[in-house]
Amino acid sequence: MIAKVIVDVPSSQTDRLYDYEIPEEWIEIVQVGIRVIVPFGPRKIQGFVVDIVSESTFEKTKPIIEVMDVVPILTDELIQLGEWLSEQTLSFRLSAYQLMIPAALRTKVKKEVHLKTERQKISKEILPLFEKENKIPWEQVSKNNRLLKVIHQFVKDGFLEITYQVEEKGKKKTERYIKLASTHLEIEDIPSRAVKQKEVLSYVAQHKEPISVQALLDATNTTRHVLTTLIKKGYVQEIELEVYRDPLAGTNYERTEPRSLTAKQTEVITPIWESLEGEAHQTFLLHGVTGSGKTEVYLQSIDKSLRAGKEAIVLVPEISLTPQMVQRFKGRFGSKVAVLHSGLSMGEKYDEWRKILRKEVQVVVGARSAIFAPFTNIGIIIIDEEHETSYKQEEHPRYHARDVAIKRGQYYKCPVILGSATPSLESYARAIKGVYNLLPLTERVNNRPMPAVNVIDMREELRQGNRSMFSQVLLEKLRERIAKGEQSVLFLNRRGYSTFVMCRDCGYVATCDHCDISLTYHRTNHSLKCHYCGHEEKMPNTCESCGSDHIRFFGSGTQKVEEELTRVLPEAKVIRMDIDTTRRKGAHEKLLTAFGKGEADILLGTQMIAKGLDFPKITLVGVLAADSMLHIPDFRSAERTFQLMEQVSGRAGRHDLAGEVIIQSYTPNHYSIELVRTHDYDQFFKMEMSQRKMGLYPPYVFMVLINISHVELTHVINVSEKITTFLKRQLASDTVVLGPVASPLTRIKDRYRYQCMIKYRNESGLRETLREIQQHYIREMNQGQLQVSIDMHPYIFI
DNA sequence: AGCACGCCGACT
DNA sequence: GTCGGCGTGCTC
Repeated sequence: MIAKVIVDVPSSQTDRLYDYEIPEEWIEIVQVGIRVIVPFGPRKIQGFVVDIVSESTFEKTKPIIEVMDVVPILTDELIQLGEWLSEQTLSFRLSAYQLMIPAALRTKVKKEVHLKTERQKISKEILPLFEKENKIPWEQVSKNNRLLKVIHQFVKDGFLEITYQVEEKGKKKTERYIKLASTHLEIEDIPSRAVKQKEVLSYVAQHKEPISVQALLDATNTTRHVLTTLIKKGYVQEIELEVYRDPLAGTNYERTEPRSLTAKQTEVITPIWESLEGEAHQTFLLHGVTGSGKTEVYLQSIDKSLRAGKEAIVLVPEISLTPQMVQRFKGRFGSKVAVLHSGLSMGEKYDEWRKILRKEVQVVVGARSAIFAPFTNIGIIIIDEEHETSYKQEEHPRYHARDVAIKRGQYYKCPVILGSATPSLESYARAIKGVYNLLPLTERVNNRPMPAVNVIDMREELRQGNRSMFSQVLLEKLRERIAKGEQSVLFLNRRGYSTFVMCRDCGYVATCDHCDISLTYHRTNHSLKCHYCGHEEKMPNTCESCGSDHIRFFGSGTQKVEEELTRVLPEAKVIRMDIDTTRRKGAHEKLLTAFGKGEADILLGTQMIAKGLDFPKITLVGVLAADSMLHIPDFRSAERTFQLMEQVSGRAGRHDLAGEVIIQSYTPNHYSIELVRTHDYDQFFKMEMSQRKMGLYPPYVFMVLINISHVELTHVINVSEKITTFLKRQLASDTVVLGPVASPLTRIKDRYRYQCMIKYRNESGLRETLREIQQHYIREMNQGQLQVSIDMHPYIFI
């Protein structure tokens, strides 16, 4: 029998199936979906078995060396899905499969040199290497060419051997447990004076299951000594048992019961349940305003799925995967829930994933990659905040979780729910066209009003002589809240202290040496940072260009706002949340908990506070610079502005106290800002669609972005031009090929970046054409200088 | 990605 | 002559 294997070598030349002989004794063991170790040239490497056939068309197949899994780690469905995914995203099949397994299972191959003979036969030159052991790691000799030569000679002579050890990165965690020994000794045999021994033994005897050492010692209030004696005497034995790392250890979840649904909720849940029960796949777009009770619809739909003996996947954006969010699912479904997100350690992720594989849980709540959860009987897939761009992976394979969800939904004939208060234009357009089933949920539960939104014209403020970043109204409202003991949230989509640093005399702006971007001043360590490559330098005292000391800061980031706040509102206690204050593990939660406990009056932050925050005392939300996103050269900037403003507004007045929103803007009449006032999504959709139609942007067309980068500017331009010309020749006449143009960020990390863009409606041969481009530049890309990356349906254009 | 093979310039 | 530089092509 022959196993078709995808080998663990990420390159386009090896992105195909390799045939390996299944040794007679493993015919029963080798199955589709397991990992194996196979010989590959002179090396041995890992591979995924994706098919088993009776014979190979290849002449000399080598046998499989080792089997890595007893149970398949990829289901047939996932293997198919990976093939589809690699075709869709133009990436390697291997990369697709690696997405589906936890990092802990990714193997590292350790290369070693082994001594195979008596030391006397080895030359003096390399003898010292084997002083301690008969093997040394390859890294110890790989840098030394002289040594390599000698080693190669000895390998030829058979005195040394080069071996490849395949190791998994993650380990299963084990703990020591105590159970009764199989040799039945009677408790009466213990001398009566050994009171503690008797006590411990009877405790063990009372419990059927093995008990962890620590638990036993705690329960019997004794020390390790007594236990050791019992083990020595042969009454009990110590065993190692595999345990799960519990990322949520110590947290207790309050059980919640299904709430009775409102009439509106019932109306939207009915078709979902019908799809579930009828096993008829459908994609639903649940358009529910903030506070309309979308989550309860999710929960009861999941419950329905579980009752039908099926599983559920729930995706939420990474940043909103807060304990608050997890709590809602754990509260309802308890231990049936696994949680997957980037905050977990590699081991924790591995454990959560194994619970899914072993069917110990039926619900998974996680960020983007949780869409690949290895369930085999999915009853429902939910994507919350479906408009979030974080569902698109921005590195290869550049997939969108929404597409994967629908693909899996079709396979399992189950409903897929896309939920959002501000759906992406693409999804809403599809819903209107009838491709998705639109489920509007336009009223808030208990008829709570949407927060009142007040847009402040900052030009007017300026005219009245207010040059600060807080409008009169905002300041007044902030003071009011502090006086009343209520809380406020201030939002600014920019971290650091200032956006750029300029010399007043000559106009010189400090820029990064490696990127074409101005540096941001960070007050905390008095330095200038590049937000793209991480480069950091000391803040100069004089202008680098003219030597003047009139260096000034322009624009403001969260750090500056924080400083300003303490100046104008000295009585306010402020918590700042941005990447800089939340980088440390757990910092995010700590700051939120502090705010929740009322330890601060104002929460000041970037993007990350726009979602999921739900504190009863927040009654004021202020957006300091609503335009900051609007003027980014990206066709989605208006959409993002509207979504963000709506999202942020949703933080206010979620409970008994009414909420209020202040939006400061220099372009208050732009529809993306003005329509937030009335929370009018439909109107926004209409306006934005007409813009998209005029500019020929999605959802009217599909896009492909090709990024080309190289250290040499002339070469980038050259390659980009060739690619564009090729595309124009190959593609349909109604397809638009734009470029090549310099990327908005022309240089990052010393590499020049150009791009070509494709806008198309129908293009059957597109993927083949793009594959040809990839194929054509393989050589040059392998050599390391050139990068050509293709992004289907891009979200980031810089 | 590695690794071997093979073809040219520079040195014992 | 040979050592070692890197370009080229293969891995079931």
